[in-house]
Amino acid sequence: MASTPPHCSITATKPYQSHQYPQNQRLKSQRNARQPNQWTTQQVSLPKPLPLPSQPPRSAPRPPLPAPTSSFSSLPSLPPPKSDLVTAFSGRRSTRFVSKMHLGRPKTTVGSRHSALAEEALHHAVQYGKNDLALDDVLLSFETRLGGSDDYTFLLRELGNRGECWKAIRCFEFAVRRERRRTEQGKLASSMISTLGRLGKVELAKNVFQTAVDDGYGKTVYTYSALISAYGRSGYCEEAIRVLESMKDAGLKPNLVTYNAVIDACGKGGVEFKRVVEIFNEMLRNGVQPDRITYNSLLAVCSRGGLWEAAQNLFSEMVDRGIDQDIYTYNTLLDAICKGGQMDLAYQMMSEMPSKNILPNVVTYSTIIDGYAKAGRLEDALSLFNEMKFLAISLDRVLYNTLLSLYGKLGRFEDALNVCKEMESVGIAKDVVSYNALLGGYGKQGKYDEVKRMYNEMIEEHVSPNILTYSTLIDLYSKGGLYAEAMRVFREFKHAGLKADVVLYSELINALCKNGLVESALSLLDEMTKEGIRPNVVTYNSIIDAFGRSAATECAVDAAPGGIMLQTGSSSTVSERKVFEIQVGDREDNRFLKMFGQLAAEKAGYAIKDRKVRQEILCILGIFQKMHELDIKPNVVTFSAILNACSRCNSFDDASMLLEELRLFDNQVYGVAHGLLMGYRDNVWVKAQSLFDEVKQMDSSTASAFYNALTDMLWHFGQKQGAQLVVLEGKRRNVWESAWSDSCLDLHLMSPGAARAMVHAWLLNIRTIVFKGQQLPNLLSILTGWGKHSKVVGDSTLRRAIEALLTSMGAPFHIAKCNLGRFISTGSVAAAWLKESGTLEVLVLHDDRTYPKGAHLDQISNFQALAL
DNA sequence: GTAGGGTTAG
Repeated sequence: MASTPPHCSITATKPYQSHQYPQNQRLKSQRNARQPNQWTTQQVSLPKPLPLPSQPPRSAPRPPLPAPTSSFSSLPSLPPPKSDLVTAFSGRRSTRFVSKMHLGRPKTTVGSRHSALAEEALHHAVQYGKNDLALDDVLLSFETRLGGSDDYTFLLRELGNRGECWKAIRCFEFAVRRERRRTEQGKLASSMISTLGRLGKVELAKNVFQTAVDDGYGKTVYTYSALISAYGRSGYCEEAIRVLESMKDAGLKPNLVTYNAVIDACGKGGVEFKRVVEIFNEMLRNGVQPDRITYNSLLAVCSRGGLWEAAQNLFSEMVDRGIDQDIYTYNTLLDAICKGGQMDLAYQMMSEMPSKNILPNVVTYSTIIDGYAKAGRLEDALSLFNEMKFLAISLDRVLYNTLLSLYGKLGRFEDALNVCKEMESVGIAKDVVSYNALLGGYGKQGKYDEVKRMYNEMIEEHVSPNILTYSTLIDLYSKGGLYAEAMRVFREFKHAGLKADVVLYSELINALCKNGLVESALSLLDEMTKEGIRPNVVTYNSIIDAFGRSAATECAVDAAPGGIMLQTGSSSTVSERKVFEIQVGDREDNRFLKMFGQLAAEKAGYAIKDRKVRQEILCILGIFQKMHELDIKPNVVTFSAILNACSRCNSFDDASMLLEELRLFDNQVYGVAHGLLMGYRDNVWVKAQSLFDEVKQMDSSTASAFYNALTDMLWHFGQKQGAQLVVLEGKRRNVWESAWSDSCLDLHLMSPGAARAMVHAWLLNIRTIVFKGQQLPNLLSILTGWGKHSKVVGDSTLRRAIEALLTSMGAPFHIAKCNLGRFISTGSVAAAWLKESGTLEVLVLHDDRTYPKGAHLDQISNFQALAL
């Protein structure tokens, strides 16, 4: 193909970055665990002086643009100026790749050319082949009567489908021995490899392949393709790609099936879309025309990353190329769109399917229902489920599990139990996914007795817990503060011989961080990297969030070699470390258990609270630098975590310096935050608007977390007018989905800073009503809720903050008798207060930092324009 | 050689 092929359009409109550590790499690094790698060597533990001035300039604010002589001037290259907030957050949330194996879908032998005798031999092999010898007897007794390799292929495939792996291998070896023709031996080898691949026995598959190559019958496109597929199913995408290369080295030409298998492997293994497109381009260069399955597999790559726009491009490219779509195409495309958070678009696409003569099936519905559930649109999810029932589409295991998860999220346990009953009645036993969903649901509602009951039932039913079960349990117990339970689960997890992964580590790290044990969290981070598990953005976000929360004594960050260290005032950490390094064997158990033991013992876990609190948010700079080195892209949660850390810090200079330094990484995001903090609103408001536009594309909880963090930070540092502008902007964009009417202000989704700024704006608005001579409603209410959105159930920080604010203003609101989270006033009393001469002065907010054009009247007209 | 479900950060 000399001319530019149409495939050029396959470019992700947004770069997808995967921070995951595919299993093959993980295994590889396990294998090389003794060799120092970039990870472990960078995790230095020698304290070095702070690279930042310990006494930041306290006088004049810095100019808007950072000086080139910053501590990061040695950065090899700066990240692109465009922020990646949306990219990083619109995609799939899961960062766990390989726990879900793509195994067990049996290859049908319908249409196989086997003889009737092969079926008989199969039954004998299943029934009588109890051991090697007995199986050999069966095979020998059929040897003369069985046809060629077709019969043996059938036999070993079917044995594989029945999970009789060793019998399949024995049968294969038997067949190869009696077969003289190389091509036939090759056929046997490729079906054996494919069968083992389906069973997830990838090492065995590789052995079969190697033997076949060594013995001279394995060098075929089919065996190579089968091996690629086997690697793919188990998530070993790098290996799959390597096999493709070695195949070319061996002088074989990959065909359509080979390329499709490689692309499929890439999708399952989480290879970046861009890289898969390169393979696709290579395929085209080699004159191999893609087919429907190629595109379906490419769509699956997009779906994994939530690249819904790229998926749409692929879809139209299929149409352009005259390649028909099928139900797989639609379901995979829909999955990509759902994972990209575009639920309305997904629903619309699904509605268009019948006109293309492709009817939505149970997979389509479970995809969209789950998409709605993940987007928090639980009612939409349920109504789609009803639609599906109405259409008499029968439910399967996955849909039942989707429902269980949905009802669990809603706390509708009766419905969940009914689903369980229905599953039982139709003969679908609960599997590990069902139990995990139930455990998670009960756990989120704090029903720990039910959690225990479910777990016991699971064990009694011989459903083995997997890493997700343990993850779920550890997380829910940690969140509930039941650290002793979390420890017990962790012990069981170790006992089960499972290897911790990035999610499990991140949960543990988060639990430590939430309790201020940032040192322990960092040492776990160190631990996991030594284990060859790559932290991801979630891990780092937890750690960033810990700063300012903790009471660690002293923190030193070494940005140059990339290490993050905390130097503690006490020597205990140092000696602790030494002890652990000696006990290499059970080091990790001890660590986890010790840390969690600390939490369990102290319950609330403020282990080191009386130590001198120092401003440690500058450590974040080091973390950020580290993330940059590791190519882990910060996202909007990182941003929110940093701002929240700033809000916990009492030094304006430290906060402004941090934000200013961070502008070197992302000038848009941190430029806005820094500018607003400094009061340079005129300079940054346009940039802020485009940032807000980006945030608007995210789901509501992400967006509100962003606005909450930003306003909190501004409020905390006295930039109250700025905070109010941001909050009104958020209100204008419906970020909080809360009520703002003349009679009621609902603050329950807001942070204390945002809520306070909002109260001012709302009261000013009510005041204009009064001054226009209009009647106020009889009753005015301000709702703060019960801290439902707070991580701490029943936390009433917001209520207390609002109470204090109203009191300080002298506002005539009081707590409603029946609802502690509601402040009320009659309209007439409020109106009288608003008319008082001093009230306006109390309501109008001022910035602590100078704002060149600041004026009360400006502000009033501003907020009126925004609020009304 | 192709699709959907379970977990972590705010």
